[in-house]
Amino acid sequence: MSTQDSVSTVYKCMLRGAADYLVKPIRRNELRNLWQHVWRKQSSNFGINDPQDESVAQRQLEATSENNAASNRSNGQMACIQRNTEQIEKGSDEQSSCTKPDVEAESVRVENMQEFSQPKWGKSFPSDIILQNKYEFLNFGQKFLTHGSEAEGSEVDTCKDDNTTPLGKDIRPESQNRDAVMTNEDFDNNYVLVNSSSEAIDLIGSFHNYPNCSSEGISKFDSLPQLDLSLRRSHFSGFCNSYTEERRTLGTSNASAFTRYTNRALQPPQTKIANACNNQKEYGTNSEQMLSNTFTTCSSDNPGITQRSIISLAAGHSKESEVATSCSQQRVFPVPIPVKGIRVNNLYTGFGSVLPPMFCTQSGSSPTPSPNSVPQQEPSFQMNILYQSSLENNNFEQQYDPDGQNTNDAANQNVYKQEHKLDPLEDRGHVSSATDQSASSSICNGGVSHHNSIGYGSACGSNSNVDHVAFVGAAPESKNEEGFYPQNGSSHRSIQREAALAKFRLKRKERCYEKKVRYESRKKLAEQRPRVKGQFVRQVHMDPSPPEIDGNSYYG
DNA sequence: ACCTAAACTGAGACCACATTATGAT
DNA sequence: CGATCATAATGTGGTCTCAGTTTAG
Repeated sequence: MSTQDSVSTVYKCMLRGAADYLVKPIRRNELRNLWQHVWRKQSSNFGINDPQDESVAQRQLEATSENNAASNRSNGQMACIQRNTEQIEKGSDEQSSCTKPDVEAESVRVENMQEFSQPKWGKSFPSDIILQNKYEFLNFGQKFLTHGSEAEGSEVDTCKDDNTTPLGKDIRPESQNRDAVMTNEDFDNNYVLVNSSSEAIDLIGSFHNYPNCSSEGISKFDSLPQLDLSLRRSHFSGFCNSYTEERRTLGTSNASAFTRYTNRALQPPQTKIANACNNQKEYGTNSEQMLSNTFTTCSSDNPGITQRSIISLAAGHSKESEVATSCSQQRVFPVPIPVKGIRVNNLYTGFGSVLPPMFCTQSGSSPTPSPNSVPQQEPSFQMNILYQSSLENNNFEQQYDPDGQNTNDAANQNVYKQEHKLDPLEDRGHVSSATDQSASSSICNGGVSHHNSIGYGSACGSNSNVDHVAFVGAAPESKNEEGFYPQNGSSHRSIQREAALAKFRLKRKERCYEKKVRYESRKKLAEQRPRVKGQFVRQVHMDPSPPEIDGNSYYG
């Protein structure tokens, strides 16, 4: 990690906290709003005016918020530095079981920050950060000065002549160099400055890839989809490194701001990963072959879009495929479940009218899960469940119910299986086909995700053969007779599964929101314990013994 | 439509200390 | 091998703080 990356990470990670700490007279809200103001100004200065680019900034903020959260967990501002290191050393194992995943994820983040947290930060960093922050305030917002009364004035003054005033006492030449770097950086690197390290690299890659596109391509196929993809989920290229180097040229990030979470979530047993990788490879090659022709028409509006980029989207970003399908109000799901032997042309011709905007025009709806998209994703999820359930059901029927009749036991076990299979899925957040692939080998071997991906990828395609081959070839083994193509007979089971799903969701909600007390005795003691402003305080012993004796007895 | 400021929200930190876990003897 | 002791670690709840989000002007 370079110094610049460190600075960029730290810059946004600690900006608010440090600023709040050092510029205390300025109220937090004011500072926050100032930050927003500065950010907007900065964005506009770099020509990031369109809302999509604002969404980029917003995502960067989001990405940074995680780092902020990391720093925030330790008690505020300056102390957080020390505590971060402490937590690094301790392993930060003090959280409750409910928050452990976050802690784990955070520990990774902290590890990432450890590199620069140790040597220099201790003293100089916050000053540096606030210094840079104020430097920008001075550049962009005169308003900051208006806030400076005498008390804050010192702060402001220090940042005015930051090159001479040892505000941080140990501001090092490097910070000045960083300022120089800041001022000299171009559009890309200015984003780097405000991005966390790994994400910054991704963003660099993203922005640097844009020149490969024409300006039109930039305007149309701008950052939004790619960055959104990168920020949302690490895809197969993330955990299947062998997945064609060429995809990396897309600039789609493998390590997104949420990669830490998703990677963690996408760490199923190796075999499953291997399956996913294999399938992905397999399908990737197929899809590339298949789609190489079909997307030429689609991307005609976007000269900058390479076919591979779309292929990547289609193959890897199956989460977005959900969004795509859902955004395209075309009830993909229950619906065009292709009946065996019937070509699926209609399915994709139906897509064709709708999905192209997703690829060809970027001015459409954002792939980000908007409130509008939320309800639309639900059907997608249902489809996944449906497919998955069908697959499961087939397996299950083969094992327990060869006659295809649902006994209660069978239903119960089916419910059990569903819950246990869905648990990891839903606990990762919204069920996506990506998670489907990682979660269930049977799923990842075919059905859902491939369906989604292919549907997504071939949305623009007019080649019916491609569609057919794609659909059939992608899910050969999962295309079990009635399981894959639910008929009337399976509707009943579908209802049962939906009920099971509802039950599961109910359980999950309860599980998430109720606090588990492991030791009631401790709870009672804690309730009886005296507090001051919520904090435990020493119990005042009312016994007549002298305090020193009491203290001695206390400390042994 | 855009910007700013304030309100709202969710999560984490803090505290003392009884209880529990672990290691040494 | 079990018992005892010492030490470290854990967990408990109410309140506060903070950063992010939403809302109002």
